Amino acid sequence: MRQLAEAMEVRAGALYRYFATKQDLLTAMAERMMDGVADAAAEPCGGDWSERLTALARAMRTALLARRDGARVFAGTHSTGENILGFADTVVGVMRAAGFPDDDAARALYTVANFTVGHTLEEQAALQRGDAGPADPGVLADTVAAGKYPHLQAGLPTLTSTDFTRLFEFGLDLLIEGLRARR
Amino acid sequence: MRQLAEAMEVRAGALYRYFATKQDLLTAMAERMMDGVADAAAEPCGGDWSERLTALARAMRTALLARRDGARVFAGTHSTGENILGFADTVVGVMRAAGFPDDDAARALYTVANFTVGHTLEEQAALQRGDAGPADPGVLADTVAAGKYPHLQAGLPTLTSTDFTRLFEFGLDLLIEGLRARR
DNA sequence: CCGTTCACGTGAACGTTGTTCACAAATAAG
DNA sequence: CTTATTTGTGAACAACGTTCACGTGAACGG
Repeated sequence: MRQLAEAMEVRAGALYRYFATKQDLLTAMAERMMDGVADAAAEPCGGDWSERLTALARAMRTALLARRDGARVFAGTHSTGENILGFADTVVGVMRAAGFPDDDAARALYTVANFTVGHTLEEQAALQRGDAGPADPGVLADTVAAGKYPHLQAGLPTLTSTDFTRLFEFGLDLLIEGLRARR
Repeated sequence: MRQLAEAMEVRAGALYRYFATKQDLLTAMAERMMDGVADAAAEPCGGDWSERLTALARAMRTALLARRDGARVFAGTHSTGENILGFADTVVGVMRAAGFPDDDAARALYTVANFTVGHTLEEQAALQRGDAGPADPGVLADTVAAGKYPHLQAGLPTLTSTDFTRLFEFGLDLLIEGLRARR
């Protein structure tokens, strides 16, 4: 709060004229971060529901990545602002238009959102940590090379990869294909 | 730290003889939480890879749910202890044994783990908040009933449901089916 | 049996955090 | 011009993670 206040050339107490608590401020920030994310489904991106849902998830990840600790801020809030509700409505709308029943459409929203937040949380934690990849290559490589964990050794190149986008796309594709299997 | 110290009938400073920092303590707690989780794949739970992976994910969620803020603690750590590595190795092992290529096996681990953490994070946040369900029914219902967000209105019963287990199983099933589609 | 060593815990302090509140200054209204 | 109303100040509060000089008690070698 004091840091933000200083950047605004104001004292910390002044912020409490606009936000009752730090949580409220963070919630408002989360709302702002989601500005325009729902539009990702309106673009000329093909009428297919899977492409639209993919575009929405990508837009959400991009929005979270655009700010430092974006995912952590978002995960800690419970906003009912118009950006978040608009995004949610758009996602559920895409699924309903594709013929999914209402309850599956709702659950798909939560699943995609939870996965996206979970992934980006880990991604930003690793970036801030200065890791080369999702898992710290140094420590991990040594431990794994000792002989235990043979399967981790086999997957080591991928486990220590820096390509978070590829990892995200992999998980997202799994969800999409899983949804496709439900008709 | 002071609260924990009090519960141990000790002063806060004493804890720093055992953990250099609060983060280290939390990391050790995360390690402990994962104790025995990898065993979920060894039980007589059918030789099928999908059942084993399902059992592992469920065990992880259960372990996180067993402690207050378990998911938040876990998400904030970057442990290389034997429980976490053992769990990771087991998951990758199950996938490799099922015939998945090494890189897909590794990515499947991250995807399932990220989804599980993301979901449980939201679940515990809602529980602590005293919500009836994933979304606060009171505020949401009013906003939605106003006419905007027609799709949210359609999915409202599910969106405000308390059945987190069902929601988790839904997402997990999506991932499993997505993986099955990859052979 | 004594003196040294060492592991362990204390208590007080430091700097930082979110938050509150009586008060002053600036702005708008009547 | 006077009265409200809005906005920001500055000092304080309790709580937090963390540090450190110092006491204490047990273990151990001669």
